[in-house]
Amino acid sequence: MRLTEQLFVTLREDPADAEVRSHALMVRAGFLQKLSAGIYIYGPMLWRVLRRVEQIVREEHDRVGYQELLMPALQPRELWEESGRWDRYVQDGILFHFADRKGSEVCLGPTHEEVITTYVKRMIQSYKQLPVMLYQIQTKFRDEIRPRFGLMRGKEFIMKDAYSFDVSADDMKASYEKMHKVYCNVFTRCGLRFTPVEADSGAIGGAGSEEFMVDAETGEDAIAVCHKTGYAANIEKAVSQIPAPDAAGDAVEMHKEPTPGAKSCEELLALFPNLPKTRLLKTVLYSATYEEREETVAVMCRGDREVNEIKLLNHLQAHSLELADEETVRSATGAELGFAGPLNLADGVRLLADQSVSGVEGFLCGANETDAHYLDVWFGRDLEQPETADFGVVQEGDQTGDGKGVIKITRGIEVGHIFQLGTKYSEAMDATFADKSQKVKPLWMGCYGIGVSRVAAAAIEQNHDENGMIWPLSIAPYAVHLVQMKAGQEEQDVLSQEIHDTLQAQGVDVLWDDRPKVGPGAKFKDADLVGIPLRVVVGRDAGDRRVEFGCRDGEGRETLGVEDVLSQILHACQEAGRA
RNA sequence: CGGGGAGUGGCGCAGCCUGGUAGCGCACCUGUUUUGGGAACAGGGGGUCGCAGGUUCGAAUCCUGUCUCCCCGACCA
Repeated sequence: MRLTEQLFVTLREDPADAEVRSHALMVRAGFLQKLSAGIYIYGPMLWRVLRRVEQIVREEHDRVGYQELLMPALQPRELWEESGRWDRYVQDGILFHFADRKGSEVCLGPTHEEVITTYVKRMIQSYKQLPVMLYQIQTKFRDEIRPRFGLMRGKEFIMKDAYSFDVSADDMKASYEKMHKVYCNVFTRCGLRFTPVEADSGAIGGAGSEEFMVDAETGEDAIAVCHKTGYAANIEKAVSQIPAPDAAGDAVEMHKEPTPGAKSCEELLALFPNLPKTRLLKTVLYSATYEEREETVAVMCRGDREVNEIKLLNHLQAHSLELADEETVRSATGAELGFAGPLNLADGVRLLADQSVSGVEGFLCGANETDAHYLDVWFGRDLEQPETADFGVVQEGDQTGDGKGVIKITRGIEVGHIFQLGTKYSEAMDATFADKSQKVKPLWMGCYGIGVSRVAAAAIEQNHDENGMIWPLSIAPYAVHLVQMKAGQEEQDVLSQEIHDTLQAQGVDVLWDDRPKVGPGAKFKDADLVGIPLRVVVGRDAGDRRVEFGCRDGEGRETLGVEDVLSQILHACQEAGRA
């Protein structure tokens, strides 16, 4: 493709509203243009990348027996009432929904469990038809609380979603494991460095789930890993053995201490300089929302630890959970913010404790009275230890759950998530099959998503330098960037044309910078920005049929004969599966 | 949703405080020279200053409202 025959505009400066590199670089290179917050136009170059990613996804799914289909983005409310997710998604505000001209409510699909279950239940009657494995690649719509970072988190994005249907839990697990391998293959082929981690399944539901995290400092997710034991989990899900608390002092009687204005751990520790942080127990109040009711929940937690709201939410089996507002705190504690404690809470407040409080003796806690805390409080003596479970956030330096390693916290970009759904949707929506003995049973489902557009962004986050993007060969918009120094100079024209035509004929796509009146500096800068991995420079040695050949990452740049270069390129492309 | 910041040619910005005919760099167009790391010169085109009201002889600038975008937060009492 001649550059002069395509729309090619690059910017010299970063756009003012781009925070992360992938976003800024894609905009500068003309790959991406914002239409509105979280809504983007994918330019021709980016579309080539996305189609490459899609192609890899298709090949890896097809290879293990998945069939591609396409479901509608527009979905009727009734379907979501059947699964019971309408109210929750509307409440969360994530669902784009509206009424059609007849007043029937519809939504733009944020995911497709309901639709696929409907489709499959009409198709499947017998165990003989199972397993069934389907997938689609399609635009998803989610009214994100805060879209950001360009393609990383948009209101509209391209997703591959796959679904498996099996006769039993064991078969479902086998399908899940199969998909685990598919995902590893996909992301490896896309040139990404990634880590599969244990995950919380969130609003999708189901038992087991894993996320595929692209290792990147700018990732939105924190993950707990241990290289020694191989443990890896999203921080939302991660468990650990926490360091033991400091020893208690003398078993003196519990007594009230004046703590005027001391609302935070730091302020309290300043007032009690001899008190170790592990003997300060904070009490955090939450408002939990259930299907039919709300509840105020107080959670005790050691001063050096934090409450993991996801674990708490799951334990409570609540719809949603948020930090209690000031008014709720006042009525639950009878005090201003900052003095909540386990003693004398208002009736109806549910008291829980994180496991970190176990074994803490003679602690300091809020008195539920403004400007006062209790000191030297003991469980068993001054109050019973409340219902205790793991509601804590894992911290760097904790021991792994098995005690054999140490946790490190890193960050990642979630590009894939796989779930064992079980029978959650099939039971709710009556998707059943007849087994060998004519017994009607619900289908065992799995669902599996890849953020196709996010994969492109993640690839840039992981592969770029100060000059621009560096695409992995497998998903690059073009395999080869042919940079012609002087367009119009006959020897260069002829040789460039030959290189271009030869490669194209072999199935290697070439972007040919044939722009006249553009200096070499500008051409190199643009080539660096766009980040096509293989580069051929046709310049002063064109008459000798010699060109410069190198990689975008700067490795091994040298001047060679054309035939040699062509064969090296073909070889590299074949290896990357793109010729 | 709470807090902060910003809207001025396609992009990045100045001007606003102290009202008086809108400016710079990049990009773009024409011409000449130039061509291995963002070329030089000359000439040129393009902006109802987010939108709506108001104050004023006069508003990018002051006031009110509104929309949009970005960042932080939804964090422990």
